[in-house]
Amino acid sequence: MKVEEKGTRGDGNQLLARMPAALADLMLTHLESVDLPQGMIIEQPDEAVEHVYFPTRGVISIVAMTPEGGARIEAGLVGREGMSGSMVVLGTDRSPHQTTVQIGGAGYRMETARLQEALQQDALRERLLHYCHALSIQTAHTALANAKLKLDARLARWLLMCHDRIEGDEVTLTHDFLSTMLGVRRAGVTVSLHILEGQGLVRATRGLIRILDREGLEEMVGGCYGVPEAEYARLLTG
Amino acid sequence: MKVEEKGTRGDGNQLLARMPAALADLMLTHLESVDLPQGMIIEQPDEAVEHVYFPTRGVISIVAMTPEGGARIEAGLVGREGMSGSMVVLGTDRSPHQTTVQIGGAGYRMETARLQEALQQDALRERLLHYCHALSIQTAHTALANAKLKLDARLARWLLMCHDRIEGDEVTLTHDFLSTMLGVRRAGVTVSLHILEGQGLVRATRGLIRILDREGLEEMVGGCYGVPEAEYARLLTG
DNA sequence: GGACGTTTGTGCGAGTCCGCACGGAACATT
DNA sequence: AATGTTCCGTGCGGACTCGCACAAACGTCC
Repeated sequence: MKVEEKGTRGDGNQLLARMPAALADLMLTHLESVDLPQGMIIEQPDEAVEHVYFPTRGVISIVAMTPEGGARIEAGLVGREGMSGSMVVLGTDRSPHQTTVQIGGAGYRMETARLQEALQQDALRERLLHYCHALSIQTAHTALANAKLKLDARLARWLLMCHDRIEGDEVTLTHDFLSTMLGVRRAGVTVSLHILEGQGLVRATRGLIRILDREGLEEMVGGCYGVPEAEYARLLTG
Repeated sequence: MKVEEKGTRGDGNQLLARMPAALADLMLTHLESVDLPQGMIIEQPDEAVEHVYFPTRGVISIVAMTPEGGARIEAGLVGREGMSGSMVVLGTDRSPHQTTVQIGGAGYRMETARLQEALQQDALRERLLHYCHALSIQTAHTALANAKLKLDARLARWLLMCHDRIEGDEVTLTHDFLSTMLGVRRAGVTVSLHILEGQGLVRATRGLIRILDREGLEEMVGGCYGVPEAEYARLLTG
């Protein structure tokens, strides 16, 4: 079960890959291959997490919410570049957020206790803390986007972030799902998608969005895309 | 220069207080007392931070921005319950955010390198990582508030968070400052403040806002206030 | 006490998004 | 083929915030 053995692009989780061999071995003994079906709830607010997940395919969504769940918004997006359960790296086993599988896929998981042990290793801890840093930058820029961007641009930003985390150019999601992530009306997503389609940036059909023009999308988002990605690259790539 | 020696409520930084004596001693040898004048820039985007700050009075603001600075929004608020330079705790010496002193005060500072050394101590690292966790929850809920709340409520939330971090009930800030933090027009802040005043929740005069009714403010914000505060209390208080 | 800069109050038209609501289209099941 | 379910398209009035612009109030410095 070597994480990086399959040859095609993007196989394996990028946090687990690029790790010193000794560490990789340590991790591998505790990693378990799992399926990540769409809709699976990975973490519930204020409940101890039993496993942390390292996706290799699919996208996981971290959702901030009020205690009663009256308001919900996506605060973080995780794909094969990251992991769920960042709070474990930060020394606690629960958080007030909910974490779900947004786009089905697969990955590895590890018992929380095993990760806590492995975090004794300085090199591993450093790498995962760097990821927590990148994730917090992502959240901050989501706050920025929520405050300053129009719905079209926020949608474009979300599609870009999602595109970074999948293989190919097709996102299989309904407008309804997207509206929850962005915290807007479903109908608003429909209209905004039409705008993006009108610009030739995407092509949407029932339950599926195909990204046609990444650069066009980036242009539409302006400076609100790219900062978290650059920070991730600085600390965790290469 | 003992951190907690002054007798009045709230003196001292709460991250530094409540620390095992051995750790406190370790820290104290490296802490330096400093003034935090309003407007002081503590961290610049993508520049190495030289010191981390532990306020005892005043409020520090972490601002997420686009690379050109075209869009800015407050992503985090830090008072005597916290520290600047969380990215150092997460293993890097820079971030794309800007950090400034929003309300003047005072505190302690420490050279980044000294903190990096001190973080070898498990107990200190754990405590500061817990703080990073609480801070990231705060940022996530700012994203939530930016997406879902009306301006009045966002303003009320900001005032509550600020009130938690100061002594007394008076916030000395202009509408213009507030508008930058909330990412809205200055005139919008003026109008929203009138609404809060109309409800008897605050009293505003030139450059000063007095909080009259905390509970009323909390009610106005709904569930979007309190979650990060509870998480902080769970991990770092008592 | 007059001049200046800062801060606050107010107004107006325009744009965005909301809540609600309904019709139609695509797919699944039987 | 018929039925039910999910998903998407569209419309309308209203609420909120924007951008712009100007006037009034306050404080400071000569």
